Amino acid sequence: MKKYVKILSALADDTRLSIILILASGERCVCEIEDILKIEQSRVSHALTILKNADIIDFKKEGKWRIYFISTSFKKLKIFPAITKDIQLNKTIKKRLEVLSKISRKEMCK
Amino acid sequence: MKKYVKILSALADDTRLSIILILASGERCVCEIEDILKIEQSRVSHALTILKNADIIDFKKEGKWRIYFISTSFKKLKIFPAITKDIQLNKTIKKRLEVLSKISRKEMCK
DNA sequence: TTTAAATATGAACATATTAACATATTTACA
DNA sequence: TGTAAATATGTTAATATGTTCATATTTAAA
Repeated sequence: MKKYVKILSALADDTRLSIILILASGERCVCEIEDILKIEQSRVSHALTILKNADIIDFKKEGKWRIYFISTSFKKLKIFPAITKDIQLNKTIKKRLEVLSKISRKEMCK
Repeated sequence: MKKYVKILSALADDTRLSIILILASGERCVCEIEDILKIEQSRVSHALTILKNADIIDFKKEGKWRIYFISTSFKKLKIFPAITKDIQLNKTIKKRLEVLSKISRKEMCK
């Protein structure tokens, strides 16, 4: 229960909820999220830390990048698919996500 | 999206999440919730106001009681059944809820 | 038509959260 | 080995939130 409240608190924010929807479509490094949401780096980073502390996301290191993804524990919760069905990213962000999906990370983040 | 963040914020609290789980098992008046959670009246009332403002719950008047229940709009969201599957009320509260279910409101609230 | 029960509301306080900025850390590569 | 890119962290100020207490409102019933 306490843990679940922490999860809900972490989700209860525009930026963080958008990040979850982005990661639901596939793993991303920080600068990709930055580019999709068009918000400053430290804000993305802080948002990721909060989501990580709530065990909603996790990351792996790959070269100079940190690749974030939805954690296995969060994937097990019913709330994860529920959220992705209940809401959608706004159109502008969705479009940027689609464009970005066609570019390799190496090209993108430089 | 903005609306959904409001819903998540409303849910992201121990008291309010407990109330949702209680109401998921059936409608309740304020004093019943008070008795189940063993917290003071104004706190229950404030919690209900926040849930109501997020359109998660609604109420009807019945004599001197206000009977609160899960709103039809919230029932339509996938997050509602998801939450009830992901978490459970703590045992003490659950027990009180069961006991209370056998008493009529008229007897209970006096 | 007053009283008591059920409930809501408002103010005050302590605490938590957020955004923005500056700075630190880590890693690849010239 | 020094530099730039990617990312994290710390700090501060503004704002929001949760709890408690006191008070107000509504309704039923005596």
